[in-house]
Amino acid sequence: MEYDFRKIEKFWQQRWKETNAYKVDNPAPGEEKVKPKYYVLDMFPYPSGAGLHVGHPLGYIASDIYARYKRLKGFNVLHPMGYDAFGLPAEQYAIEHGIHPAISTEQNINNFRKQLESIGFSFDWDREMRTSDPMYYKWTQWIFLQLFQSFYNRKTNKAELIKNLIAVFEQEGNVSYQIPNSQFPIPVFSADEWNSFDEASKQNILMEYRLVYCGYGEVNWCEALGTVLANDEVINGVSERGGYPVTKKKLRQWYLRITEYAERLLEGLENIEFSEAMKEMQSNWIGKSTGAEINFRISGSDETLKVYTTRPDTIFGVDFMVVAPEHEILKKIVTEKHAEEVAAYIDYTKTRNERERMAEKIITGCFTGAAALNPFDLREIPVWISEYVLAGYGTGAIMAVPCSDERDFKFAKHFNIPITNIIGDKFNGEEANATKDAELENSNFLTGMLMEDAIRIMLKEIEDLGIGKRKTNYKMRDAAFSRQRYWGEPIPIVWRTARQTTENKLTAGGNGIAYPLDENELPLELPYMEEIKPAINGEGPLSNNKEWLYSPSTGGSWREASTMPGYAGSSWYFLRYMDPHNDKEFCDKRISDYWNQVDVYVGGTEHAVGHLLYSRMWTKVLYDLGYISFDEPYKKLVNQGMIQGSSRFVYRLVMKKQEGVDEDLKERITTPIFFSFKIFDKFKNGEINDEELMILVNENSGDRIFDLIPRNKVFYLDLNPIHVDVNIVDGVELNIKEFKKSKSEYANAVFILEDGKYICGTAVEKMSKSKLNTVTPIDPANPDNQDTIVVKYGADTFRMYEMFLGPVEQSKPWDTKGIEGVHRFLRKLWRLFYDEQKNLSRQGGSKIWTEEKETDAELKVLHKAIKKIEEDTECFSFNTAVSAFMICVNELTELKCSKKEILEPLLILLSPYAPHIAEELWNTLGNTNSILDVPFPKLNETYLVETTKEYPISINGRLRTTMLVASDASDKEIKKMVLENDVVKKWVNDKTIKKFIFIKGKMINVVV
RNA sequence: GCCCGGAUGGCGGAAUUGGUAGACGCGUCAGACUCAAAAUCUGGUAUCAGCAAUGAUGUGCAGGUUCGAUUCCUGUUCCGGGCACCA
Repeated sequence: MEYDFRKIEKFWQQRWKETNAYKVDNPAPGEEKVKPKYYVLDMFPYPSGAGLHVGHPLGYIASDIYARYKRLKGFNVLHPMGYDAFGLPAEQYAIEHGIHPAISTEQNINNFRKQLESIGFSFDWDREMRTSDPMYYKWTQWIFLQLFQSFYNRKTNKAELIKNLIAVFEQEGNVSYQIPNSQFPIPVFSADEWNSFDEASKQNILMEYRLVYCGYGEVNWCEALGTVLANDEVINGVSERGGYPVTKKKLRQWYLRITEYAERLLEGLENIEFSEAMKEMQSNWIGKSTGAEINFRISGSDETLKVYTTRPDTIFGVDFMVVAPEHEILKKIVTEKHAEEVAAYIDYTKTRNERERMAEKIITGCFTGAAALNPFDLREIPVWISEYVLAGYGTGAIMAVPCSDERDFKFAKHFNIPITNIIGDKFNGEEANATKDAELENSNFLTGMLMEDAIRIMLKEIEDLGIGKRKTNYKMRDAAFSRQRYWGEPIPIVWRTARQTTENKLTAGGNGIAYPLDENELPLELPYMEEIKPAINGEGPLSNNKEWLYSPSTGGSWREASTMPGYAGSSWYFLRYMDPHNDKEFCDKRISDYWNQVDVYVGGTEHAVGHLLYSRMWTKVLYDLGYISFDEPYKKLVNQGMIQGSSRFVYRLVMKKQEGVDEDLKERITTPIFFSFKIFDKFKNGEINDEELMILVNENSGDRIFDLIPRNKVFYLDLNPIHVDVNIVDGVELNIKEFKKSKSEYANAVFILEDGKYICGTAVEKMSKSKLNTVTPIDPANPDNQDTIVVKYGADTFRMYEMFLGPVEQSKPWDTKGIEGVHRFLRKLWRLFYDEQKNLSRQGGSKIWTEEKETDAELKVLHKAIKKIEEDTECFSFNTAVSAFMICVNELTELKCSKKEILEPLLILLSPYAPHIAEELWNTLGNTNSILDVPFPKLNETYLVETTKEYPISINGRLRTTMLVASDASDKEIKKMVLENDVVKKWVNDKTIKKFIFIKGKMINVVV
């Protein structure tokens, strides 16, 4: 009987569904200790319209294998799947095509689900959830309220309820709980002051403490998308999604006060298993630096300029100061003489957006006329302005030490500011040297000291003299938490008009006070809107919906119209899977205590600084507030590599005109003409010219297409590479028939071949629809399409092939050329059970497996496989495990072993990788239970003991021969044997033996 | 510019703490079966020289440490990823 994978896979998928084979139960109260838990999680997908391509399942297959493996190992395994269903693309699609996001998202999810099911994943679909479901985002909003009603207590180092803070304010003001953002106009107040503040002022002050807060600040504004983006959503000055320009804009926005967690997010990295690369990306993003804030008095003024530096040891090398163009002090210190110039410079910097600054890297600046006094020797130091100093970092001002900082050096050179050298010959006058190892010169009382030591001494000195203090800074900023979009979670906030008071000018919202909705008003549902378009003033589409906006009309109140960002729902979803149907809480604490942290989290590196940081922070907040018992969500992270697309190109003949030519050249070449790759290559390298191209065309087409082309050098020929759908290319050979069908224009195209074939060019690129290089494992619209991999080879083959491709973490271009080998392996396995030639009934006489007693040789093959596959699966080395399966089946075939006692454990080993065939053959062997829940085979090392070993014998480290040695031979016997060996004798000749190296179990080396 | 990661046959990739480089698969060549094809099976396949035994070379490049280096050290080139005026 032959291996009919389609029938088998369909059958078992249906059976598993009927028997709820993948349903995972939460333990009943008191039963938590019965079975150990294991939580395997995939990063849930954004259900895009393009559906699943072969890159998506890579991580899902890896995690599925691991989950199934852990299940066999006796764990109660949670392995859920869901959808990150809110987001920009669905909304963009709605604007462009008029299809409501709820509808397109639903369709996309259905497609994803169908595709995922056909690959045979062990997801518990009862726990499926989507972030756009009101029953889910009810709790996202609920967590928002917790964040809103909490502050970070720097004394206890955790989040606490804001009402506790209010109680403190009423008793003692904020002397011991200072405002995190020092720019707030009322930095310190007493209890009496607090109690005398009006409601608006109180709320404004509290807003400065809340973990989500509304602020008025510079944000990344994307005009094309009509929304604000978080820092990590902006790549090189353009939006991550869509690549539109991003500018800085001052807007009212909600923020997540993640900066308060900077230190804990950094420390937490030490206790979780993330790759070093991933940890480093996170710690770079957090960007901790330690140093000091130092106050410089301004000469002839009461003002002081506070700077931040990590190198207080270089203070005698300060040649000038630089402040950011936005710095407040400028108003007070700029001299009359320079006022005009400074104003002009500030205006200039306002016209420059982020992108220009990044791209141009030109040195600009302006002298203020003011001078600061070095606090140690009272030397006068000129104060400059430059855009290279950022207002948002440190104090927005620096002390410039050109001999040890490259940017300061360039600035000094550009403006001819004299440079003081404090590091002697370590400074060559050509470039700055940021060393810490130099011995200080020209440095007053620090002269002769090592810089490294001077840093410590200066930190102490600065604090002792009261001219500054130690300071730790972080690059990370608070994350923008509102989006002016429709398709997201509504923010559960109502604004109420504030009485106009003196303090009210501090109001972030301009003319309102933000009040949270009551818990029992959740979910605040996203209203259905027929037309989705941005409102004026940068407000989101929801503010067009007046009915909704003013709906709980208690007079002068209106709803917050922006929605939450994409990362809101994904920040806590791993918790919801634990208790997905709970309508009383986001997750029962008893249940989250049981499932606890995600043991293995599988996903791509692209979320290194976004999603992973945010969800780590949310977890810490929920932990601080006592809702869960762990403060890191993911114990171990496995990053799957990206599967890149392998693009194919055809080269179309086009005519181009020389620059400056006005003549119209439309319709000169009406017939599409395509050249095979080799000809394109030669043409590109100048080995073939225009004329020869034309000859080729005329020879091949029969038509005289080129008669019309004037050869007056005004026009010239070129070959344009055009992406061609990889699915109609076999390797590199174009399927011309299919290609002609792909576009009506191509129906009568001419092809200039090489060796009778049309060969395409290739490139490895990101897999994307526009590059026509996406390959789907299964087409949801046409599930019987023979050209898709799952239909052609089966899900089991597909799963094993994706694993066989190489290490999971590694990125690699998609290529189907090896898939036959994996498929052959499964057939070969099948043939250990059935004679494929005899096509009898399923229970019939074609079966060849037996119940004979196994031999030692067979046991050795089996146990070798158990050892290798268990080890490899445990450490995610799935590619080598697949190869171990192949070796095992090859060896059993060679031994003609079809014995149940050997094959049965092998099937268990295989079931995580190829569950369908394993379950089928398990059933074939007469088992009535499912293979999903049987115990993993136990390794018995005694079968692996070798009585002899073939040792490599080297002379002077060069391999010359090998020798079979009994495992129990003594060193002396071995030496004798080796030296008597003919090959060894030949190489030793009459030389004396200097050394005899014998490493047991490894090798033998004779040194002469 | 800075910080990570990588480079192994025609291809994807294997190689415990330094110990037989190239497992496994693809491709390819030869053969068996077949009227033929498919499927399957057998054998070869790093490079060079040789009929062969065998020898030489070989893990990006140049050195070094070692009895022995894909593995460790120094320098260097190329590729991939991250960050990018963070004082």
